[in-house]
Parts: sequence; C-alpha cells; structure tokens
Amino acid sequence: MADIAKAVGVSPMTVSRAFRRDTSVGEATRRKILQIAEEMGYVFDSTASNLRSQRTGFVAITIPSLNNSNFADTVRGLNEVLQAAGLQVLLGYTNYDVDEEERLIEQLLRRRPEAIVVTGGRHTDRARRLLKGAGIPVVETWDIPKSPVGYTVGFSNADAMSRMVDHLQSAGAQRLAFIGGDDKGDTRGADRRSGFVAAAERLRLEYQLISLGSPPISMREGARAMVEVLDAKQPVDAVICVSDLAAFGALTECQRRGVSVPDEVMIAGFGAYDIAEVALPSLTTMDAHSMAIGSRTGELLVALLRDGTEGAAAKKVSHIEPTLRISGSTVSR
Amino acid sequence: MADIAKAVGVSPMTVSRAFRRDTSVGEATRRKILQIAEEMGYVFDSTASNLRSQRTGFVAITIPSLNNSNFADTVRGLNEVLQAAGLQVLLGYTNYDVDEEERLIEQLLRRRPEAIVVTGGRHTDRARRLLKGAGIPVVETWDIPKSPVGYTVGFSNADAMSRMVDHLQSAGAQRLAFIGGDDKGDTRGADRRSGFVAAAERLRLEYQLISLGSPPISMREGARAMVEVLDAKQPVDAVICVSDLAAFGALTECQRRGVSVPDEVMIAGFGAYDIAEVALPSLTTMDAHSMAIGSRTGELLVALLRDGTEGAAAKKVSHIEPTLRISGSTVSR
DNA sequence: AAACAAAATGTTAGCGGTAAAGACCAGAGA
DNA sequence: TCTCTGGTCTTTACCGCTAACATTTTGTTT
Repeated sequence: MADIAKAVGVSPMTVSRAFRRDTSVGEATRRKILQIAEEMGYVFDSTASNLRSQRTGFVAITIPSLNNSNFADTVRGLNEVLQAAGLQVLLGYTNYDVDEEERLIEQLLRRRPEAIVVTGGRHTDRARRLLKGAGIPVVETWDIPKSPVGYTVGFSNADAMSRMVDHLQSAGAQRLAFIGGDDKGDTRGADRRSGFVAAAERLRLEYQLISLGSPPISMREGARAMVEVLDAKQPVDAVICVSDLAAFGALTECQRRGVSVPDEVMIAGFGAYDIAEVALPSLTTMDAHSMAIGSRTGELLVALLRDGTEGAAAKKVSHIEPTLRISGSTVSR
Repeated sequence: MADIAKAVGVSPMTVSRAFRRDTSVGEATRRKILQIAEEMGYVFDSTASNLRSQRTGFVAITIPSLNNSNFADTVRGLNEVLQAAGLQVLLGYTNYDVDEEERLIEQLLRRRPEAIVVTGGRHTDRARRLLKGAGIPVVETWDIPKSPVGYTVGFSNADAMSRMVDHLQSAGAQRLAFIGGDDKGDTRGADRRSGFVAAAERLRLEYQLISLGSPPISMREGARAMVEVLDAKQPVDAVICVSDLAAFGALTECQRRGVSVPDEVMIAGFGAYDIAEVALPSLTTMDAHSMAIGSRTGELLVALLRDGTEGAAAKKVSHIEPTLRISGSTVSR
C-alpha cells in the first residue's frame, strides 16, 4: 500500500480507503489508485486488515459430513447467502464425533470467525464453554436442542418421524421396521429412531429396529439392511429409513427379489433427496428443507452481524417445519 | 498472551512458544502455561500469528459446485489430508462461471493461502495472472490443461469418453446418443462430449447429441433428455450420459416406458456415483477416482509446503487414470 | 466575500502475535 | 577450573493494515 500511495501521490490511508467500499475517497482518486494497484499486481492483504480491524469476515461451520447427506445442501444455502454478503465460510467436518467437533471448534475459533454454526445440539462440555465464551453469535442447526447455546434453526427429528409413522399406519401398515446406522454420534439419526419407537408404541404397532454401518449410511447399506428385514421371521409391511439413500437401497433389494413396493411392503425415506423423486416407484419422504436451513441461518447471521446482537431482530429459535411428501412407495396409485 | 505471561511469570515470547509444537520450552513451563491459558479461557489468535509469521495455514480451493457432483468427493479427499496436516481449506463455488472464478480467486488470494487448487484449466486471463503472480503452488485438477499454470492432478475427459465409446461399440452399439448439460462453463462436460464425438466418428457410428439444463445436470434432467431420445425418429441403441445421475434418470425413464436396458438400449454414465452400483440394472460407468484426485492433490501440497517448491519432489503432472466399470446397463448377464 | 458544512485526505499509534538474535545456566569435556 | 555446548528463556522490532482523530479542500449559503 505504501508503494501504491507513493506512486499515486497520496497517503497510504487513502489507498486503504480506496480498497474499502463505504469509505469516502474521491472518485478520480479511487479509480487511479485501483488502476495503479492492478498494474503493480498488488493483492490486498486481509490478514493485516483482519488483525487491525478485528473483523475477519469468516463464518465457521462444523458439519458431520458432506457426503451422502443433506448437509451439503445446508452448506450450499448458507454459503450462497454469506458469499453474497462478502463473508467467507470456514468449513470443518466432525465425522459425527463430538471430540473431533470440540477440536474443530477450537481450531476454528482461533481464526476469529464472526459467527459460528454447528450441527445439532450435542457437544462436549468444553465445546459448549468455547462456544459460549467466544462472544460471537452461535447457531445450532438441524435440531431443536433442549438447552441451546445461542440461536437455533431446525426442527424436531422425533416429531417428523412420528408423523411419518402416522402416515404409514393410515396407509394400512401394522408391522414396521426402522433402518438406520449405528447412532454413536449421529443425534439426528438417534432422534428419528426414538421418534419412530415412540410413535409405534403410541399406535400399538409391532416394530423392529435394524442398525448397520456408521453414518451417513449409504444406498448399499440400505440394501443390506433390507436383506435382513426380508429374511427375518416376522413379516413386515412397512420400512422407514433414516435417509432416502438407504430407502432407495432397500427399494432396489425388493426389486431384486421381486417383492412389490408398496403392495407387499411400503418404504419411506427421509430428506427429499433427488433420488426420492426419480426412483420407480418414487419414494415417500420427509422434506427437511435442508437448503432452507442453510439460507435461513445465513440470513439470520447477516442480520445479526449487521445490526448487532442487540438488534430487535431474530427470535432465538427458528422452526422450519418438515414437509411430508407422500409418493408411490407407500401408496399405490 | 501478555496476561498469561504475567500470571505464569515468564515473558510473552515463552507463552507464544508454548503454543507452538516444535519450539523449545521446558516441559514444566509449557504445561503450566497451557493450564493457566485454559483456565483464563484464552483462545489463541491466529490472525495476529498469520500476519507476523506470514503463514496462514490456508489452502484455497475453487470448485464449480458441491451438489450433484463428484467434486464433493474431491473436497473430502483433499480436506482429509490437509486437515490432518493442520491446514484449513478455504472453499469457493464458481457455479461453472469463469468470471465468478476470477472474483473468487482474487478474494481467496487476499486471505494469503499457502496454496491454491482450482478445478479445470480454463480461466480468464486475469485469473491466470493472479494465480501465476501469487507466488504459491497452484494445482489444476480434473483436467489436463494444454498450458497448465502450475501443477496438475487429473485425466483426459475426452480420452476417458473415447474408451467408453469403444466399449459400447464392442458391446454391439451402432447408433449412439450423448446426454449432457449445456456446456457454458462446464469444460469437463464439453471435453466428454467432444471425446464422444471424436470416437463416434473414428468408429463411423451414427450419433446424436442432447443438451439440456445447466450443469450439474440432475437425475430429473437425465430422464427428460431420455424422453427426447426415445421419442426421436432415429432409433438409438446406446446412450452415454455426462454423469451417472443423468444416466440413472435416463434408466428410470426407460423403465417407466418398459424399454429394456440393456437389451433395447444400453446406458452408460460417468463418475462412479453410489447410484451406479445400486441401480437395477447397475450402471456401466467411468470411475474418475474423484476422491483420489483430492487426496493426491493434498499429498502433493503437503509435500510442497514442507519441502519447498525446490524439493526434488513432485512431477508437474500427476495423471490419475479413470477406470471403466462395465456393468449390467450395457451388457446383459 | 465571509461563514460554515460536508467531503476528502493525512497523522499517529497500534492490533496480537513472532522472527531474529542474544542472554543465561547447568552439565560435559579438557 | 575453564571453556564449550545445548536447552531454555528474553529483548527488540515489526508484520501490513486501519481506528480514531486532525486537517485540508471543496462546495454551499447568505
């Protein structure tokens, strides 16, 4: 900047100003500064700016996984809003492990993000302490924790699953199975399962639980689980899967065996993945509005960072009600 | 740090050292410093460290999209290696737009990453200038550009597609169709198409090209495209899709119409997505080893950053040969 | 032309760490 | 006993920008 200032014949401060939108610099001066900077191949150094101004433009987010999961859509929704507001997302993968999450949160906070978004409401004590002490907005997503750290954008996985069970019962199912991954760390998965169990018991339906594979469980694992379901002694007339991917795997296994869906067995998924719509038959699923969770979170943060935490803004809990999408895999047409 | 230093009774410099692995601090002192720091709720400030040490621990990466694409796997592979090496990925989405890529590259370089990874070899002139002038390792992935900026980790999309056409011909196909998105910006897609055309002409096969939707094209669009193919005057006995997702969409459309795959029409995809293996019939596809592209890039960068660019290390071009996976959608069993 | 407001630019002093170089000290070897 | 070595710790200055405040220039009003 000093070199540019010399070349243009102004003070470094003016150069600094020219590189920032809002500050007042004469239009001619600004143009000249930017032009000379470009000619000199200068690239603004945010690291210094960040230090001095105590603003980094970072928003940190930890998610369990990008692969085979709805979180990718959430990140997309979040990033779209934040990138437009000039904020840079710092992404970290916890791999469904709270200890890894703790490490990651500490690592990310060192970068002095202006806000942090985490998935779910389960954290280590130290992670909670770090989040609370960071002095920045904290958003928990994809869940409605009992004791939230800061803001929440999500829904109740248990309730959503309960509605799904209601639907299956009204479609005529009596004996259910739930297919999911082992739950170490996957609170969303565990909540869906417990919602399933609660609903099944409330409605006095028979049920069984199949768990295999570590989350996020894939199509392949859905198919493997379906083998178990179909080979079991007790017959089943509806299967609910923790995600559409598993549901699709289960569907293919039925087709492989000539078991008719939905006539012999109904299949329901979760998450409204593309595959749910394109599969034959298309899958009944619960649309959690993954992308909306991200963009809603983004909008919340942009508002908070603009107006300050004090701002009239923002109720603490933003509920995004999932939508049940009934389709060919649970009702024949 | 000054506060901690006072509390422990050492100089701030010693506190600084205690927070960095390699530097020499007495074991007892280090322990005490870290303990008191934890008690005081101190969180290390990287922004200051970055400025003074001129090292940020950032690696920037621009990709076209995270959704419905193999790039998510590349990011995963890259992140796994880099996160383990203590490096933080800075992600940017270009949305298949070179101008957006240019903006993003500039934005990212301001953060002073220690290396930058971009997807493909097509960039604006200014973007090339920025990359070359950044003075950090540059890696282009998913492609083998004619005139690379720095390092390359990728493969030839055209060659891969050519091998796929060879396979279809030897499986008996005479009249082909290619389904892809419109190519504005999607060089990989365009390369695949031109590889398809070249191979078809080399083998003197009839062919047609269907383009619709902006990349990354989805399952739905694959199905829509298949409608066009099946409704067209000229019959077709093999369809190659730009990705497995489109291929699966095409497959479902055939099933919907009772067109038998592969007997009446063969279908081939690209990318070795999960769906290729689970679909019924499973899809013939080209495994581009998306995750390996990421991890190979990560290893290359870790080596370069450790040993410096001078290091004996690293050939400039790292070729990752795609693997053809022949399956039920092109050969009946 | 004087009086004042608004816009444009300049000056000073850090932000919170760390590079570089040097000081101190215990134990080893001569 | 003296020098030397290596580990541990300290001193000093500064990374490249910008907050806060001061000053100058320009424009407007009466």
